[in-house]
Amino acid sequence: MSRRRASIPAPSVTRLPIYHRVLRQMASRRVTTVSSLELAEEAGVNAATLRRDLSHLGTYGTPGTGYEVEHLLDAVDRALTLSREWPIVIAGAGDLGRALSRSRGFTTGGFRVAALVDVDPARVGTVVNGVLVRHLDELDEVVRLEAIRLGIVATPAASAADTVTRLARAGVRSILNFAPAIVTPPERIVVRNVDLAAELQMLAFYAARAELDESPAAPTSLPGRLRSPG
Amino acid sequence: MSRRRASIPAPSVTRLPIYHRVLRQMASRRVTTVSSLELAEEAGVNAATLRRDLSHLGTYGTPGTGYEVEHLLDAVDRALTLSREWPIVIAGAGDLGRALSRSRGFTTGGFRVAALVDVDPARVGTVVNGVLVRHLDELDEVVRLEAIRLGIVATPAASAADTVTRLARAGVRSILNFAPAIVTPPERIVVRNVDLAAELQMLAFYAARAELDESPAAPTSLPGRLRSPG
DNA sequence: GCATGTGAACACATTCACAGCA
DNA sequence: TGCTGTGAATGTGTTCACATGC
Repeated sequence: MSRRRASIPAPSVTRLPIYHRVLRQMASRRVTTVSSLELAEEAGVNAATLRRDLSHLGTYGTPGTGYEVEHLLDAVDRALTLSREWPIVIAGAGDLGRALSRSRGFTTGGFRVAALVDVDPARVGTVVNGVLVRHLDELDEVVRLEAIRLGIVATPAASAADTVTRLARAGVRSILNFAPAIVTPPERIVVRNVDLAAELQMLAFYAARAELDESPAAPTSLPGRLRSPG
Repeated sequence: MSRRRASIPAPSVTRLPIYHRVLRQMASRRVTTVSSLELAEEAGVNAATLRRDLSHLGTYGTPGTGYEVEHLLDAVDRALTLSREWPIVIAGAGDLGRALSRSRGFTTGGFRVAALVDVDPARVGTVVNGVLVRHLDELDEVVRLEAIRLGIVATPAASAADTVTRLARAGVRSILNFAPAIVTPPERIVVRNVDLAAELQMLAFYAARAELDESPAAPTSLPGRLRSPG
């Protein structure tokens, strides 16, 4: 059994979590088998795209029948490495950081808020959802101790770049950045930006277009998963 | 002066907010002129891509010189229709909904939280950041009264689909969905999903890859603006 | 017969490279 | 000379369509 070499295309990776969710729901509904057509419909993607995506994980389908839900769910789970524990550090214990800490989004997979850091003395020492807020200076120690590889930046924009640098230096490999700042990540660090202002601006663009323009042209799919009917 | 017909490609639209931000910073630094190379560097994109993106807005550059910052900023502002008022409704006044209400992300452009709705009697009637939380049943009225076209879904996953339908029916055209659910939007409605669980799963994928695989292959850019060094 | 997995065609976005203009 | 704007080339993801195998 050899490690899969061919890297999975990025757009495909962004869809895997969707399939994972749909499959989980199907499994909980005791659905045993599903065709690429059904699965694609539920996930809101083209059936060929779905089959191509799954083919990157290996061969899990049965011609003439479809996919075994449990089996496929396992495969996606393994591809995303969700079976292992994923401790996370959240930098920034403001409104957003605290809201994220309490979020349900972590329950799926082995995600767990293992650490919260901030620089504000008023926040350091407080406890959010059972996690002690530490000072940013303790970052290295905490990350090493807990073997943290995933980080979330929920700081003000001005601190974002520095925070990303510190996280990377501490050993964090992938970062979800909620701060409205353009961050140029260090070598080999993957940063994904979730930018409320940018999202709203895009939505405004399309809303404005919908208003003054009754023509279609609304794109079916957009980078980052914008959805609109075909 | 005719309305621009050619629709701007979706990937280009996702980058406009980035340019907008960089240009704003430059303007505040009293920079008057900028070349595509400098601007592209700051925004983290290829210079040719930047020029192509800007060419969709019209002709704003001067060969041999570059772009006038203020002038270009205006152009991007106009393209994104940020000069007008954009009242927003947030559905769901839980931790996340309240955190978003207080967020700084709205300050850019004419975004303003005009309404907050929820179904929980314990939340309805409370005031968040100066905005009264109303019951979901009042949605139609509020949206019509305030001429709201933008909505944010911050409800539990189970309610997301229904909430999107209601928002659309009330007159909202573009929706930012924070609920971890796959939403198939109604005709002509644009939905953009911000899915914490999905984002973490993707990040886990790349973090795992970085660990067991010292080879490069980390993608330079990913849909939805994942960033990693070239 | 029926659905997978995939070669091949297609559709785009990105990037190069340069003509043209300040 | 320097930089824009854009044809053309490239690279990549999506989709079609079907050979293959259950």
